[in-house]
Amino acid sequence: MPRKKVGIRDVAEHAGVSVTTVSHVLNETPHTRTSEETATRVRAAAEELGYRPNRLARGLRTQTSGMVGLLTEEIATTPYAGRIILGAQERASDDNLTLAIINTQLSARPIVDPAQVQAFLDRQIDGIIYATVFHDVVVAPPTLHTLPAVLIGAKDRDGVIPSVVPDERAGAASVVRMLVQTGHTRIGFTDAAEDVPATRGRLIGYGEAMAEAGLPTDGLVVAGTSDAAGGYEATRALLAMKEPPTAVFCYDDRMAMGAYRAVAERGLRIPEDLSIVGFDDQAPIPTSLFPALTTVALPHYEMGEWAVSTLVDLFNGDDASRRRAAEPVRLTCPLVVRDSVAPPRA
Amino acid sequence: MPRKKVGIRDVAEHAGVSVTTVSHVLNETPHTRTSEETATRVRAAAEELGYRPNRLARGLRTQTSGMVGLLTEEIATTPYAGRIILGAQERASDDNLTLAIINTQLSARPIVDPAQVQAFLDRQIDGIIYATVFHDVVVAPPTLHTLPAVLIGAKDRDGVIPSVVPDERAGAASVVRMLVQTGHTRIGFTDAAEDVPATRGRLIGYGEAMAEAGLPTDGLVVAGTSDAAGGYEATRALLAMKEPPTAVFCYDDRMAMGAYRAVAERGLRIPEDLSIVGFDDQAPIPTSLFPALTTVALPHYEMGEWAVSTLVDLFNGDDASRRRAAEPVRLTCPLVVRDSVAPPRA
DNA sequence: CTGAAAGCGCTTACAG
DNA sequence: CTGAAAGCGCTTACAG
Repeated sequence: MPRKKVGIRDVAEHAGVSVTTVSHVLNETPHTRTSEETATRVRAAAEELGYRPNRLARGLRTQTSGMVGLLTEEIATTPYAGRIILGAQERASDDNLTLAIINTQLSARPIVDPAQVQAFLDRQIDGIIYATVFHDVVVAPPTLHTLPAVLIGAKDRDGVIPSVVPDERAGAASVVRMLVQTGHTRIGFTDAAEDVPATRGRLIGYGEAMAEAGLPTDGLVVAGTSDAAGGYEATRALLAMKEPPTAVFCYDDRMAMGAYRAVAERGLRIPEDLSIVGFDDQAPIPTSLFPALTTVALPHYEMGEWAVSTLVDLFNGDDASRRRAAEPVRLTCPLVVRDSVAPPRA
Repeated sequence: MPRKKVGIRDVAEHAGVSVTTVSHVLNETPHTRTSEETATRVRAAAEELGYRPNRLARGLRTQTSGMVGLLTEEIATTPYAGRIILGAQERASDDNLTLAIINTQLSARPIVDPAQVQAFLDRQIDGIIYATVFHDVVVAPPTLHTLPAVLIGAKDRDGVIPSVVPDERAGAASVVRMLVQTGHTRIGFTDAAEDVPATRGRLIGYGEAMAEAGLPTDGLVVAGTSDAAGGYEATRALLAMKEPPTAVFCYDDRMAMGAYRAVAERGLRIPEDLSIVGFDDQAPIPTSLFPALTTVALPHYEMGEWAVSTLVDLFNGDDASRRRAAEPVRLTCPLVVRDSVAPPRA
């Protein structure tokens, strides 16, 4: 039983002032002086009546809805979307913004349902986040040029929409470097046979760290599908070498899952006989494996946060990020150390 | 560069009619007759100008925002939230509703940040979905009694808010029945040592199907933590029996992951030597295991859909669901058949 | 320091 | 069949 809604007029009457004054004191309008006495009375009245300004009305008047829309590819199939949403939502509520969500079809060439986007625009959304996780470059739907927008996971072909991506290369390099520092000199890489930014970045990072350490990579890179079966096959191939690696960097955690099986079948132990590391920190794999998998996390939460922060900058007319939009911002992929790495056997 | 917004007045001028008429024809207001000629002219004008009604303005006038809010526990930690959101969002857009999201803290006694809920209310949200995945009964925050609301994953203590939960019991019974039909007579259950609705439901379902078939369960139920380690230990215990089971039903897919390891260590093969089934269909486990795991899926997408549908009924004054709110609606958990089940050895 | 009034973009009795 | 006008609940020049 919702009792009668109390509006600004009720507060004004109760405090014996005009609605103008109520608005000024409650919003702390700059350049407006109100006697402390009046202000106190107004605040007390608002409090007593449980007054809450109607955001719709305010939005209509100020031409700003306080909503940001998140357009995300197949949130259901990617386990990551949740963390992006979480990061975006928490950052949004810091600024009193509300996050609205629309799902889009996942496809090679991302398709955005125009009707869905229109629904956002009809609601006078202040800014839009377009999150895609599989592409290099995306040509943004034209509507995105119509209002403040940012991209997650892909860079804008036209270099005008700010974007953020995980720093796959640096993440891969860091985990391989860690393996090197642990004493490994023969480090295999189970690559994924797909041509996406993640595969290229991780392969380059691996090569970079190996080169840095003056270590050979010949014959140590074997490709497979990016799932457990692919990791299993690739790891078997690696273990079958005349001089097998003492550590294997798997393109992703699913491949690492297959690697564990290959190792077990061979009667070897992790990490005593072979160290394994993955990438993605994809729950629940790393902690469900035994021993728990050392891996590299994707900064999904942080990308969600970044997206809203950048939108807020844009709202405030801070165009710095837009000027840098030609190159995506790369966020660190932190190393998550667990139990699957040890020094090689002496 | 957004060109000047076109409003209803622009359409009216362009068509040479009043805004009243424009509103009537575009909304197809009932009981309002407009000459087909005028209507055509109006539609043409709207089309030509690319007119889109401002939902904020309409909302202010009609006292209905067309938004539904989803309050969800730790979307990041539960891999399921994504599918709930997806189901809710797709169902919402069928009715031209927009889904807004707020995350809440996960805790034994669910805490909803009142400020966050207030943000929803300030936006004049039409209805609210409160999704929780770990509780039996929840005492809904008082604000939920203030507007149309539904619960996902828990029933309302006061029996006034409609709710939906997975039919854990029936799901468990169905997978065990399938094992029985495949010829198994000794079927173990690795139970989870937690007291939540899911553990009780699955255990009961197991018992029910076994009783139905006149099969013994004594000694066949062993509890562990609800993760891979727990499944590993429990399965080892089961395999160590004098007369071990020929099939094991694991409380969840993570436990099944541990079960696979225990089986492999013993030099046994799945499904030839032992059949294994899980529960949850938690990506990416079932398809990353070899052989792929037969399991039972949780109807997250469907619960999200149900939530919005029920809200829409409530908006329309259809109180049927509210009258039934004393008992939660139970949605089917479908069997997902993959490769981990075979008849027992002769 | 305070308030009357216009206006954001719609919908909806009401009148003609 | 069509339109003038009020009003949803706010904010914001502007005046005093």
